[in-house]
Amino acid sequence: MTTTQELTQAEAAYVDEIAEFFVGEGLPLIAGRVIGWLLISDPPEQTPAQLTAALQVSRSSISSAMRLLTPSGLVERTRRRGDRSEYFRIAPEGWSRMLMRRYSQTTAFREVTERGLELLAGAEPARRERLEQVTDLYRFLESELPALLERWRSRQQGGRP
Amino acid sequence: MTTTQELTQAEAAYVDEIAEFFVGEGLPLIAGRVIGWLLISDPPEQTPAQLTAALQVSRSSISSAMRLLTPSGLVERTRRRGDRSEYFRIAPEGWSRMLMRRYSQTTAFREVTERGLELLAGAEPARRERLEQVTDLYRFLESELPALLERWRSRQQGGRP
DNA sequence: CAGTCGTTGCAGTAATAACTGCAACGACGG
DNA sequence: CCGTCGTTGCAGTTATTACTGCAACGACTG
Repeated sequence: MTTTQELTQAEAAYVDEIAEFFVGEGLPLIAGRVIGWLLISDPPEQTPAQLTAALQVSRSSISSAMRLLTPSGLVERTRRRGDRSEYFRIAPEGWSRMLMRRYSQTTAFREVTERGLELLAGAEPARRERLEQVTDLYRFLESELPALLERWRSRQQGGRP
Repeated sequence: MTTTQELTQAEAAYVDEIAEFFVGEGLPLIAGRVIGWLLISDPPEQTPAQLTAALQVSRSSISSAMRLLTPSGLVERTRRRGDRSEYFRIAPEGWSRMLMRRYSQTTAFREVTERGLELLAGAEPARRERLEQVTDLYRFLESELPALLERWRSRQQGGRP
């Protein structure tokens, strides 16, 4: 049986604080709350049923939220052996995975600006200058950001062979 | 007099391509189009009137878009001496300024996760672990990202005392 | 096979947001 | 002082989206 978990006032407030942040990032409210709760929930792994109980929302909403959150790599599904139910949790590598993904649109944008330079192929240099500058910047980021995250990841597991 | 500027089909398509990208980032469509057009417009500086003509939108929308775009530092207002009208353009330092601003929410988020650790002050280490990990990551980024951008900026103007 | 659990799709509602068009305002140049 | 230009606020329209509740489905357990 699943013990229906009640959030304390402080916990609920904190979950909303986290949610508010991700809403600002473009996520729907419930998805933000899921992240918030998964960050502080007492068992770090939570079944969909537990999430609906804790956050007081419909099962559909939880399901939609997970469909939204898992592709980014922040939240992942786990199963326990001998347990049919599914668990969700914040992936240990979730944050860096999420950032990796976000940084990958750096590449997407650079491709767009390069296409702009093709469009202005015949134009005077002065007109092309803006696109050239931003292309340069994004190329720079594209080469540096993955290395940055890699540096962090190796520092995290540092010393472990 | 303001020459009413017609965008070629290719230009309009490219403006929309850029706009689509920024819509994905959460910007309204028109603001995205303004960025797109300011990236390739023949005079890089454009008056509000020129923008309404080029993008075929109401003056209100242009005004709102500028109110939205200028605080981030991407777009800036310029004036020419002896010319009462106002010009907008992509700021030369606009992109790095915009990224600076975006990175600053790294700090905001770290503060939220730290507040979470206060909330879980009495909890077992296993429960605090998630928040500790993400706090560590964001502290790392917080220290590295500004340096990264600074490196680019100095590389841009390299050699100039 | 019966029961449970999670997913998915759909209809309906409510809230939000973008955009337009209009009107009023202030600043400035001729 | 008149005309132009940009800004701002507001009403109204339209489109989008989040969320709920329900129903159907498949997978798996006991």
